[in-house]
Amino acid sequence: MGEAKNRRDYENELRDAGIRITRARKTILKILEEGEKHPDAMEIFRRASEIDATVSLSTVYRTMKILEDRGAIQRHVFEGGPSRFEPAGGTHHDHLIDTDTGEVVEFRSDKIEALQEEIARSLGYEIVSHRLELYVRKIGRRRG
Amino acid sequence: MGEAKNRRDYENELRDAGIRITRARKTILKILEEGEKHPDAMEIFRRASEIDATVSLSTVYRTMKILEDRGAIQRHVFEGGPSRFEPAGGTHHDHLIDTDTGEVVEFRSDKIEALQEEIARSLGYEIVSHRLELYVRKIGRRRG
DNA sequence: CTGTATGCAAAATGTTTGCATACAC
DNA sequence: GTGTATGCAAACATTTTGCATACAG
Repeated sequence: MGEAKNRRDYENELRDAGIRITRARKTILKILEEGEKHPDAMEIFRRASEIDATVSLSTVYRTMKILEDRGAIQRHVFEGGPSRFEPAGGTHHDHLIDTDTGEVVEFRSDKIEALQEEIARSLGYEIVSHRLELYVRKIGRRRG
Repeated sequence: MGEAKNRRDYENELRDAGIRITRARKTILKILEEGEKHPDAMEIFRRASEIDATVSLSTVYRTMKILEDRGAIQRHVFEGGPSRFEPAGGTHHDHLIDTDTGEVVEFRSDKIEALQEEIARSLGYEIVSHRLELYVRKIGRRRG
């Protein structure tokens, strides 16, 4: 039916790594686990505040940094917007961003991946990372 | 031998559009016309300052905005860095960024372009714009 | 108890803007 | 002359950080 929910267990992941599970972190992690994918920091903060009004934006950022450093989430900076975070660990994919709604759709093309490798290699480079984003609008939608 | 220089004439382009050619603008435009491609605002500002110490960073940004609005340059925000500007108008291309040096190489792949179109269409979207960046390092270079 | 995590406020970054003055046309 | 462009400083949006306090383990 809908988009598959993110079914990670960040809490145990961090606990196992010896990182303290505080009330703020518990709240933030639950939001990441249960919410839609690709929220930005303010969105996470807003939702966290509803559950626990004492959570601060700093802590949201700090928690994102911990998760990012541990490779548990990825940070994306789409054009003209703040960083958005997504659970990492699945297969690599690229993004298609609906410019009208901000909605993000993930896609993957092995052909494109292969072509990228080929291009980099032919220029004497190896790829460290890459980013492919398609900014799109629904076919047939009226211009704003 | 080296990379082809940017041979535009921004000054006449703007004059023809009824935009005043001031001393600051003349300086900034010359830098864009003669300098390497893909400078950021501070780089342009630094070079402008050497020629005319009264030029301000605000004016650099404002001039970039004018050029961008007119489609004369394109703004790129590569990962972790400030906006970088490049002369527009050539054929579309993507970018390969050397993560060690910050150097930018342009490339183009009709195959990738076609695949992108195909992917977007198959998902019910039309592409408004896109961005493909390969972050790379020279093959064989030692890790820092 | 000890050291890590927190909230807050302030700093850092990159960019834009309000305003009074300067200058291109 | 007239209105656009400028420099400056302040505002801006996002993210990071210093510090004293709180709290997880």
